[in-house]
Amino acid sequence: MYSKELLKGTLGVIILRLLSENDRMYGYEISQKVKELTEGKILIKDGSLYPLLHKLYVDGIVTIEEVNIGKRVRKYYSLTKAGKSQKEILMNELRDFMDTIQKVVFDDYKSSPAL
Amino acid sequence: MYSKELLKGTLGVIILRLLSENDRMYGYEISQKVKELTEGKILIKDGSLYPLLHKLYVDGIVTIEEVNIGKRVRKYYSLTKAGKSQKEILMNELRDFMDTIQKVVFDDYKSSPAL
DNA sequence: TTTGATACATCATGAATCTATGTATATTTG
DNA sequence: CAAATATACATAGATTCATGATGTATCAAA
Repeated sequence: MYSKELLKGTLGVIILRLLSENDRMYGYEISQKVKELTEGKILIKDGSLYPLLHKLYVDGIVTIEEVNIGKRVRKYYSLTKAGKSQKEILMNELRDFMDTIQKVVFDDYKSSPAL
Repeated sequence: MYSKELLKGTLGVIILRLLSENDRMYGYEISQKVKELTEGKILIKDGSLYPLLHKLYVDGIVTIEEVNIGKRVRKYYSLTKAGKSQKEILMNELRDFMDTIQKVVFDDYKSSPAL
């Protein structure tokens, strides 16, 4: 598990990305999928996930569909139109950010020619 | 300028990396260098930089060398031995983290074969 | 002489995540 | 069958890192 600070600002994009690939998922399913895709390196905590999903709903990024599974209620989340464009925006920002970090932390800037 | 949350956990690595390339730098110089290297995309604020540098000193990651420039005092920071290994650790963690984010946010995991 | 750059610093605030805790049902295992 | 584990949701308080606002002071340029 990574230093939790590295994760800040990325959980939202991760969730939006998963929802854009699956068109509907419930909370627990999302956390399991992230765990699986990252080989246990990113473990979303309940205390992070549910408040965030709720905020996404309030902000009009996702819709909620409640489904009864036996006696339990399961909440399925889907991206709204606004959610889909928000996903694009956040992915672009993250992409750009990672490119910048690559340059400033990993590239050998000393021997590179001026742009 | 990026959403400040994306930056969390990365400022330290950025500074350690710069110090490892330059063997001594002062605060203002660091912020200017980051601005230059990132084309203004990452602007370290005074309120982030100086407390962080001070913490690095307290933690034994850097040493401080005060130099008088005219009537002003300039504080040069250099990595200690502990600082150099800390830099390695943090860079490795960040590298691994970025690879993981790449997988979960950007890669086309649906059509990729099982590992 | 006044504006902007250089150079340091502190304190209160804010945003995102985590820990701890809670409630329930369902499934697997001993 | 009992107990442990997995499924599934949720909230409240604590933590942490970066920011905004503010402050001091010197120096160069317009």
